[in-house]
Amino acid sequence: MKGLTKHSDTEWRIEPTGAMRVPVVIFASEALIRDIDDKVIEQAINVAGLPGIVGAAYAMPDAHWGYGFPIGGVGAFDADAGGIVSGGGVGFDICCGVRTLHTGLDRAAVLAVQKELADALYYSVPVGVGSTGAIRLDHKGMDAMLEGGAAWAVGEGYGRPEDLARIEEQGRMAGADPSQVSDQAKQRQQQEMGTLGSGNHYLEVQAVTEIYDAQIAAAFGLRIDDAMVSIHCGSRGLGHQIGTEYLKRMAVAAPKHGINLPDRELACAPIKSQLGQAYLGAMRAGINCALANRQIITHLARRVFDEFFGTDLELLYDVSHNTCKLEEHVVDGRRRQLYVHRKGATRAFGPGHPDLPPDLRRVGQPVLIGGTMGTASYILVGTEQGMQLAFGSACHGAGRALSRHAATRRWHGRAVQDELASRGIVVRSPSARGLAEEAPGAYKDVSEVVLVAERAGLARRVARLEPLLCIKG
DNA sequence: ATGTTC
Repeated sequence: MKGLTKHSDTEWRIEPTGAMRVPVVIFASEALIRDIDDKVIEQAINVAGLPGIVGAAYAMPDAHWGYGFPIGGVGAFDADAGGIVSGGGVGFDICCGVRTLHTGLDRAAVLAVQKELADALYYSVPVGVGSTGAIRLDHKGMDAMLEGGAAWAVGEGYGRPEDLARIEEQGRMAGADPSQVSDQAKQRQQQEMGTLGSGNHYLEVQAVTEIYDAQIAAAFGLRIDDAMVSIHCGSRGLGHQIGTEYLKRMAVAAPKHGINLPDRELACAPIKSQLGQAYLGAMRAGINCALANRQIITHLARRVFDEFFGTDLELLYDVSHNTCKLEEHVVDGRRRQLYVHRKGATRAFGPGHPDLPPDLRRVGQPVLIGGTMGTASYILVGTEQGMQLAFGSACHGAGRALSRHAATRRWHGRAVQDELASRGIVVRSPSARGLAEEAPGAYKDVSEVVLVAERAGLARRVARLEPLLCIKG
């Protein structure tokens, strides 16, 4: 592959040529790099040429082709060096992320009512394209939600204040500017709070099947056979509308900003421009929307678990993999304030980071990696080394190996569902096509992905979880 | 990902 040199068993590099300002660094094994789409490399090279980029353009082991930036991509930019912010570097589903909760139950308790529980969750959590929830937000309520995130949701009665400590940004992203979010984006979201959406989004009940690090698992409260709930979703129609509108505006304004785009999809604006600031304000509002959404879905799931078992769900952690955030990082021995884009890349802060909850600060951040309906999910922990390698970032999931279209040609949704049922995994979904698109075979091997992430030093494995039931968009 | 083709 062009210019790709092997740096170690898990790291591949392309040194800067042409318009590249920094190298490209890809974290992958021999097997993963062999199968990686050439477009991922092209896109990473394009990112490496953007103004103000610091360090390198990174691709995680689950990287695949995305809009402009690769999914599984990380890029950090310095505002004082002409750095940019890019809608394509965040992705359309702003603040898509994963939240995992303890049920206090074991696998056997869930299996005893597996189908009934799946049905109850399926009827309680709205799911699918265009699904709507019971909540209606008026103008004032919408702006309060966009400013307050999960903290707003708790104030509205969805969950408890102690949940907030276990959410990135303590449940509320500062600097959100609802006035930079269009009426159309707000309108699309009016009835979509507390809905899961479609695609790879899900609500799963999982069992812990393996512990890799006993000490950290204990700190995270994880034991073999524990039943956990994981919720994977984002900012629904609002985030998508923000992404669509700002990408268009950034592409139009690029010449004015003196930015020459090798690919229109890389549309971006200087951080220190009116448009860049407007996007950051809108994108942060999108982050709050996703945080509030996961908080409300948690409330809906809690009601079901209370009804079935008389038990509560306790939040382990909530972390996003589609954001751009201003963070302090040490680069060549110097502290710098950088705007870190993570698109399909999970924040993975190491031990001691001030942004971690006090009771986990000594241990490191839980890094929640969602697998497919038929494979494992993983909980990793952020490391000191990972802070240096890719600004405290890791993979976000298995990563697609086949396009959605290719997957629908190869699989039938109901057959996928039957096959999973025969393996003891109960799946509920409104969309047969969605199930075909999400067939486990359409993804890379998530176990290989997280093993490579660990060997590369990005994060360390703590526990493996396997699905018992899955509510799927 | 997405009122799955403004």
